[in-house]
Order: sequence, then C-alpha cells, then structure tokens
Amino acid sequence: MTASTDFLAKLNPSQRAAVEHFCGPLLVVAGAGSGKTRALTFRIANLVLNHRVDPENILAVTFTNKAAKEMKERIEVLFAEQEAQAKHGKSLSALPEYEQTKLRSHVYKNVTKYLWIGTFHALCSRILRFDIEKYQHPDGYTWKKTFSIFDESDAQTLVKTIVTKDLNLDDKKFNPRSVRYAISNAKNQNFTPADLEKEQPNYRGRMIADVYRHYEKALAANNSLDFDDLIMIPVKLFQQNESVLGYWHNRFRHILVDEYQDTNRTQYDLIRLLTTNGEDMAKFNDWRNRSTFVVGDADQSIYSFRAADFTILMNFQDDFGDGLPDDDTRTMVKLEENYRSTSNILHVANYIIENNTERIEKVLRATRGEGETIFCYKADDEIHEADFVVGQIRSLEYQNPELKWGDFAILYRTNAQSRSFEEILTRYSVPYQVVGGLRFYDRREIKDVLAYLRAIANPDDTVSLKRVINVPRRGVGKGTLDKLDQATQTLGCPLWEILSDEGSVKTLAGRSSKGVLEFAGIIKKYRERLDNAKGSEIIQELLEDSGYIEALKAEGTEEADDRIGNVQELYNAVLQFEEENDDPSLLAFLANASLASDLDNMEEGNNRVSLMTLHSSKGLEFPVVFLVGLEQGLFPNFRSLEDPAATEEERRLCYVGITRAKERLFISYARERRLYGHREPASPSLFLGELPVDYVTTNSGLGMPQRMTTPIRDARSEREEAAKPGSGAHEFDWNAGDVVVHPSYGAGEVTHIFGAGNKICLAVKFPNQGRKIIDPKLTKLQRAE
DNA sequence: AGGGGCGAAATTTTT
DNA sequence: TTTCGCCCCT
Repeated sequence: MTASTDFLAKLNPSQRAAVEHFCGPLLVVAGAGSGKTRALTFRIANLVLNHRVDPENILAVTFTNKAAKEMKERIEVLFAEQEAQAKHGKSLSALPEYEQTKLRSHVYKNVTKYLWIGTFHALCSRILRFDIEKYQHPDGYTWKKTFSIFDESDAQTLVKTIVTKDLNLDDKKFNPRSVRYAISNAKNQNFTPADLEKEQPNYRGRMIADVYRHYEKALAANNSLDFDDLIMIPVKLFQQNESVLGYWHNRFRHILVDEYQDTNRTQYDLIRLLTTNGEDMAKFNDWRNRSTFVVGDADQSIYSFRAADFTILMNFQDDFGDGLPDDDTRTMVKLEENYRSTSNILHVANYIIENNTERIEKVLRATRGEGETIFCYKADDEIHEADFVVGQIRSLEYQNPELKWGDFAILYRTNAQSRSFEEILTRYSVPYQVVGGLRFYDRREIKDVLAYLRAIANPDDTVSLKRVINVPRRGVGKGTLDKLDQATQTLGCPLWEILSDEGSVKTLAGRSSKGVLEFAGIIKKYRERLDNAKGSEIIQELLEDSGYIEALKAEGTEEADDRIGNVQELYNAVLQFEEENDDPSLLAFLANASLASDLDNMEEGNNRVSLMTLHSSKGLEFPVVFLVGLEQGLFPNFRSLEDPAATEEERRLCYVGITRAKERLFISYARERRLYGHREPASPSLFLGELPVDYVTTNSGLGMPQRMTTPIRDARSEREEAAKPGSGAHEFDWNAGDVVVHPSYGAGEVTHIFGAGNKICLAVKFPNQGRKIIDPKLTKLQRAE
C-alpha cells in the first residue's frame, strides 16, 4: 500500500487538523452534521497509511453497533479507494465489480480485520473472553470464559427475586426497577456495594447495597455478567493486574472514542487506564507512538439518565489535554461547519441551544443555502396534530418528485405518542415504520431459543435452564422447580449439577422426573457437540429435538406462525454470522445477540416514513422532520421541570431533533391532549418561546414563553440583567486560580473557564468532592479574597 | 399449571 | 386508556 495524502484534500481545515493529529491527546468538539464520522475514519486511514501504524494498535470505540458497522465500512471503502488509485489509477467505483470486491477483500485481510472497532460493550466482552479468568473478585467469585451476558430484563428479574425472596423486602418500597437502576448507576461509576453504602449510609442505601451484594453473587453463580459488568470488570481487572493492563495498554496505542459526551465514569476509567497504563493522570506524559482521540458534542448529551456524564468531555482538556484556553490550545479542535441543514434550520438550532449554560461555546456554521422557514403548527388536540403532520407529508410527497416516504421522520418525546400518527398514516395508507420498539432479540421465542443455547454453552447459567426447562411443556411445574431450587440452596451447587444426575432427579422430581430427564438429556447431548458442531447445526437440530417448533405448530394460531418465522430468522442470523465472522463460535454469536439492538436492523432503503423518539433519532438525518408534541410537561417532560440541569438536557434533546432536519422542519403542539384516558389541557412548550420569531412561520403565533419555576433564565433576559449596573456584571469576571466558596461543597479553586460573556461556566476543584462544573448564575459562589 | 380478572402504574433506554 | 403483573380459581 502506498502512502498517500490526496485523500486529505477532501477535508476542511479543522477536519484536516483533527485527522492529521498524530500522537498525544485531542478533543474534537464536533457539532451536529459537521462530519465527525469522516474525521474518525480518515484519521484511522491516515494513521495506517501515512504514519505506518499497525492496524492492530488501533482501538475505536462507539456507542452503537450501527455506528461501529458504518465506521468499518467507510474505512474499508477509503482504503480500497486508495488502492484503486495506486494500482489502477482509477477511482474505486470506475472499476468493474469483481475488481472492487477483490480490492475490498484485500483491504479486509490486510487492514480492517485487525482494527478493533466496536461498542464499549462488544470490545470489553472481547477482552474478557481473553482475561476474565484472571479477575479476582473481593469475595472470591470467579467467572469462566463461557460467561453469559444478561440483558436488562434478566437483570431485573434477578433483582426482583433478591428483593422479594432473598431479602424479604417490600417491593413497593424497593421497587425492583429502581433498585436495579441504582445498582446499574453504581456500577457505571465503578462503585462496589461498600462504596454505595458509604455514599448513602441511610436505611435505603444500605438495603440497596445489600441487594447489590446478593445480585453480584447470583450473577457469579450463573457465570453471567450484566451490561455494566462488561465495562466494570475490565476496569477492576486492569486496576488489580499490572500485566494484564500492560498488555492491552501496549496493544492499543491509538485510541479513538466517538460520542465522548456519552461516556460514563467507568468507561472513562477504562480509557484512562488504557492510555496511561494506570499511571497517575497528572504524572503521565509519555505520548510517544500513542494518542487518545475523542470526538463529541456536549450539546447532544441526552443520556444522563443512563449515567452518561458530559462533564467528562468538558474536563478532557484538563485531564488529558494541555488545559490552555481555546485560542491557544493544541489539544482541541472544533468542527463547526455543518454540511447537513439549511441555514434557517441551523439558526433555530443555535438560537435554542444558546439558552443552555452548561456547554462548550460552539456555533454551527451553514454551508448550504437559506432554505424554507420553519413552520410551527398549533393543533386542537393530538388527533388534529396527526392530521396536520400526515397531511403535510402527503402533499409534500405529492408535490416533490424527489421526496420519497423514507425522507420523512416524525420525532416525539415518548413512545406513547406514536399511536395517533400510526392511526392517521394507516388511514391514508402511507407506509411507515416505528423504530426502536421491541427488539428482535427480546421476543419471547427468540429469548427461549437463546436460553437453550446459553444453557448449552454455559453450564452454570441456571436462569436460562429454568427459563426453558418446561418450554415446550414437559410437565415440570412450579412445585418441581421449587424442590430443585431448594436442593441447590442446601447443596450450594448449580442447578445443572442436580439435573445431570439421574438419581437426584428421580428422588427430587417424582412424577415430573421424566420431563426433567428428557430436558437434561437434550442439554447434555448438545453440550457434548459444542466444540465440533457449528452453531447453525446445533440450533437446527435442537429446534427439532426439543419439540419447540412442533409445539408452536400445534398451536396453529397466526401468532404462533409469526413466532416460527422469527425462529427461522434467528437461524438465518446464525448462518450469516458464521459466514461473516472470524470467530464463528456459538459463544461469539451469543455475545453478539445479547449486544444487538433494534436500531441495528432499522432499514434505510425501505422507503417508509420513520416514527421514533428523539433519543432514537440521534445520529440520523432526514430531509423533512416533524418535531411533535411541544407541550409543557410532555416536552420538556414534567419530570424535568423542577430541575434546571434536567431542563437543559431536554433542551439538548430539542436541539438534537432540530439538527436532524436537512431541508424542512415542522414543529407542532396541541392545545389539549388525551393523557391516560383523560383530556387534559396542554400549554405550549418552554422551547416554543425560545424560537427566533423571524425564522418561524406559524398558524397562530408562538405560544407564550413559559416561566420557569426554578431560576434558569433564558439568555436574553440574562443579557438585560447583565446590562443593569451592579446586578452581577462582576460575576462574569472570573479567572483560573480564583478561590471560591460553594454553598454545599465548600471552598474550591477555579481551574478552568468555559464559554464567555453571560454563558460562562466554571470548573471548580474541591478538595473532597473533586471537580465540578458550575454555572455561577445558578449557584451563588462566594469569592474568597 | 394455566388462564381470567382485577388493580396499579404509566419518560427517554446506544449496550 | 392501555398495559403489565399478580393472585386466585379451576
């Protein structure tokens, strides 16, 4: 492969600066539609082609499988393009198809195969397949390479059993969902049960810590991990085992992280450990042949409820970078040129997000024409809102031959809002898809089959064994299960040990023993074949043997037919997986299945109107976007009304929605909405009052701007206030090094200043609380002179 | 062992 | 209003 720099010519100056960065840390602040995937992929190409970095030394982390897949594909094309130029002097697309395929497979064999590109979870599960047996849990629990990955519902079921059965707690007070949430949150901050207890020493905190302890024990007993463990265990392993960390630190010399604003504490720890080899951040400075390159946009941070913490991004300059102000820094690049939307749309987006205080100053610059104005529609109720939206879609589709159904998206805050749109779309036979509903892998029949496979692959996976021991019916009822359970408790052994012993089963299960033994026989039979047979063969015979398909056929309902079809699709997925992957083992497939999402199979070429939540829309773009339900309490959601930080997150969500639109943006709200069966009057969203009036056409004026109950004030009133003498102009006069006193954190030192003018934000380091980002307009800071 | 019926709850959810 | 989960009855 020849070194080449011509592909860099396609980049704008800031993209180019990001791409050409070689060693050391770099933060790329990438606005919506500014070509960040481009920067990431070109950078990887540049590392390999021009800096001769071995692809094995590159780790690229994303948050979704879709993003990982896209990155892989784009890199492959990029390399193939280079080779096409070098070998044939032509662009890739000008070559005959077989040449293109040949080039691409050549690139795969030599480059992309060796790159580690994937989600945090997928990459960590890969690391754990190597090293989990070296992990030492404080309570002596161990895991084997064959571990299962529990999904969210498995995890919650487990928590529920612990709360109600093991600890006998009131599940009203200790709602399994919120307890699971608390445990997840703890794990996402790399907290042990003891850490959690220390943080919340009250009764509830102690109880939750106790559930957490039991939960870990149960996971270990099942040789299973939950999603959070996939990240947390590598972190703990790295912290306790120098040689393991040393290996991966040495291996991943160039680390790239996409959507850095969405990282949580544990993920941050992982990146930091890999980068510094566990050395103290302040002492580490050996960036030879090494880089940590993160890309993100604080304005698109919308997952704080999943423990994402965008202050990690805001702090990058201080902990990895040179910490210099924006104009002098060599460790930050801003991508502000937007290639997606018309300038009108961008203006609205910029204008809205300016109301947020916690952000890195950034303005999206248009590269396209003005476009149409934004239209804001006030509807009588949710039915009329849907009528308006569908009417617009139909007439735009009819009038513009270039617009297809797939070019439209309806974005809403909550899933429940899809219904009225679906009804009207159906009435007019407009093809549509609801994105992000039930995951394929969450369907009952799929979970059943996967439970069989998991039980076969992982003998300790009692949860999976129990799920299918009586599916299809084998006459193994609750009574039998209870007896078996009791036996495992007394003996302290995994369920399988009892199931696999004929004598024990006969004693315990009585008249159900026939069914239990039949089941155990099936599992045993396939477990023996695990090493030699392919996953696809196992699945195929298993479906026959277990009578699973037969039982579905016997049902004879339409629903059962659907299920059979889905199981067939799962079989196809295994076949495809075996064809496409280097490691086609059943274990690898199971990991892949556990980590798959529904978004992964959202079809783009199917030409349907897309309906989805604003959260699901992140990373996508559509020529025409409808942002619906802009009502106070719905969007912003009522749970965020009291909390300024939460309201800012809702505003970011609004910003994400607006910046999905390429050509046309419609915003709508209803005067009255059916909510849980009752008609409720609705008032216009806070965000409507923040729209720039000159850029918006309405059918009845913009709603009255909402007053906030808490003192987040919009940028304009702040500007006025700042102009008044003595009203706080001096507040903006902060300097790094100032010592301040915070009402709850006490004294701290200002280490960094974000933003400018009235949107200033301070990073303050407190001796005990660590670093916090504080808006001096929201929190009264006293100066310690 | 499984279905019917009643009561309570009802954001967002990359993995 | 709808959906889900639990309990009780058969």
